[in-house]
Amino acid sequence: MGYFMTSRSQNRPNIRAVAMQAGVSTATVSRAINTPERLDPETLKRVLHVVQELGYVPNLTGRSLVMGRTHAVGVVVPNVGWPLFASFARGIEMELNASTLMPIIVSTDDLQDREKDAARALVERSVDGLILISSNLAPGEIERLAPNMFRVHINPQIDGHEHQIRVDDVAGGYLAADHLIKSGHKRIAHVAGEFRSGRDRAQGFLKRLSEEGLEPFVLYTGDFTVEAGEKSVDKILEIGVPDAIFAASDLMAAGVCRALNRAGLRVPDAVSVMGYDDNPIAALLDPPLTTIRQLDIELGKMAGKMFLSLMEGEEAHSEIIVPELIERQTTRSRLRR
Amino acid sequence: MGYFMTSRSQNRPNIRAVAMQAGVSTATVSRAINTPERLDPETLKRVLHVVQELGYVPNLTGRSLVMGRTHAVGVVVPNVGWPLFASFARGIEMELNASTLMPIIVSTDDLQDREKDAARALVERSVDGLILISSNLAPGEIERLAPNMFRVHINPQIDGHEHQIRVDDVAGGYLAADHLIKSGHKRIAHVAGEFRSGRDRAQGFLKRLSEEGLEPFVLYTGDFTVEAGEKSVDKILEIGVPDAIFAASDLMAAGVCRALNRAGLRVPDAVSVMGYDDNPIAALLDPPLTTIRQLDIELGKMAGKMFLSLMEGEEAHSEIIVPELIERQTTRSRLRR
DNA sequence: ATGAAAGCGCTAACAT
DNA sequence: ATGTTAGCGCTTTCAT
Repeated sequence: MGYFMTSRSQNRPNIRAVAMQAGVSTATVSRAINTPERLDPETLKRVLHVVQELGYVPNLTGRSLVMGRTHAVGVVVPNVGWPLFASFARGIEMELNASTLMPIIVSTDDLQDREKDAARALVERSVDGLILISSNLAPGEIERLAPNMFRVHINPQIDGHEHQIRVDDVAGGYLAADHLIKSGHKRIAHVAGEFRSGRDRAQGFLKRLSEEGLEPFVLYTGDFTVEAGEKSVDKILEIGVPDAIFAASDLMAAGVCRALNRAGLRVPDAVSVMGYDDNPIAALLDPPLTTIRQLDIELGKMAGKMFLSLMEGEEAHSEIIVPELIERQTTRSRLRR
Repeated sequence: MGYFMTSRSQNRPNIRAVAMQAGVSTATVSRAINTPERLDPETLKRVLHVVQELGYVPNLTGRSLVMGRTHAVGVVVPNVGWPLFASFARGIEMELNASTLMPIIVSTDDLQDREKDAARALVERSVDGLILISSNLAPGEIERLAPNMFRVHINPQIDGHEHQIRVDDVAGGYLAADHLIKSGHKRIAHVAGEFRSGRDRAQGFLKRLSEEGLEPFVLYTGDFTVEAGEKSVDKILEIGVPDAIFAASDLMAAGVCRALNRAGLRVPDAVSVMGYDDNPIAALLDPPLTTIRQLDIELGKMAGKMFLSLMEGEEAHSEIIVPELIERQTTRSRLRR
């Protein structure tokens, strides 16, 4: 690493400069900033005038050191670049905006080592706490890395964390199957996804089917991508043409639709299709995709809210988010009138 | 705001705890961390052992105070939740990962006041510098808010900033028109966008047309949304059916495609369509959208790189990014063989 | 090679 | 109502 200039930002006026200029002690300046009501109006006015004049901006680093708080909270996500996590981060930011807390977002690429590095870097910065989504770290591990820190976990891959928010993927899968069944579909294929979320969605799907005494038409497992959705259609059509296909992600559903179109099967006339996520693309597909909404921004807001309540001394608790159905135009009732 | 617990994170071992336990001075511990080569191997080993034992993690707040650097850089974007800015932020993060710098991302909702607040909050945190994209602040304003700070500006709405990166929207519009003209389209409509970027794209588009002696079929201005794209088609079809429609955003292009389909006009057989951005949805539309790519991640990386070089003392300079054509399946040659 | 001491910018007893 | 002073965790001269 090269040589870093550091001289430029050095000349910011500090509390002492203000104090001297105003002819008061630094304590008085501090009070003018933090507890103005405890100051003589005259002095206050004089101090604030100097603050203005010098363009004094308090240095939070100094304050943090004595207060033992940075008013920063680390947000650990797999990748801020991805829409889901971007929205999630934005939700946290919105919620925290009302407080004095500022989120610091770090991406891990879903790598355990990078996650450890991230946690460590945030601890070094003495953040007041951590919000982690889709973490791969075991509770003991994270406690070792960030001891005694306020933490909120969203959908950790490894169980046993307190202060959890879980998105109920089982309920989401169940909801999708329920919608298809209620609108008269019988032969329903599922393009499942990986990881816990994929498995949970499949589980909920199967549960609803079994309540009806139905078997899945086909179960195919993909990796959440468009290509996986396209490939799944090949497999499915080898068996026959189902009434409906439920894919565990909107991307896979997009692939499913595209492949069905190519095979000359119109959506939803020939086959109904459902996705999962309510990815921004869902509404833009033609026809717009019926899907299960994961309210990412809301999830972020909820996480922010839970973090705030933790700092205020609230007991550990968990919450569960139940996804909702967004009915658009890729599903269509098969009930005869 | 309620009462915040603060006792939890207080008991982190500090440099003095390590020093005492190892029977050395704090200076030695500091050296063990920062300049291990200047220590007696025996002492070093002993100190590091205690560091391990106690789980000592240096407190960057203290270090920042004495060093006058936080190794943090503020990133000011309109909204981290939007794909473009999320990718941009991710690009910065990737570039900065190799250094000791950590980005702190703040959203402003494109509001001047929020932007001032953001700048101020980041200055309070004593960030080493600022990266701003689509800023609405005048150079003097931002200099007043963040005096003597390293700054990189990307596409500011107000000109006159140093260390700029500009995305050449004129070239992008030119490129789109060029592609359509070279593939034999004559009657070309443009659905323009707002702001400087929208105007620039339109300008480039018109420039290429005029080189050919062509007039635009229609010029309609929308607000970058899907709905604007749909509405534009109504207006365009009032005049007639063009050979091609070039929309200033992929979202508008998606709306254009949808409306054309509804009107019974197949894309690209009846009408070619082009978008702009290479939004993730572009590849997923059916048919996949031909568009102009704004390499958002690359833009972020470039911004990070420029910031790093600034800190290393490099002179102020500007860069321009020229977008590239991504040819997919919504355009089709009208040249007879 | 290591330690003692000063100081980065700030706040909070404590004193007046 | 305001000032004095100590100290938050760390690095860095200056001694030794």
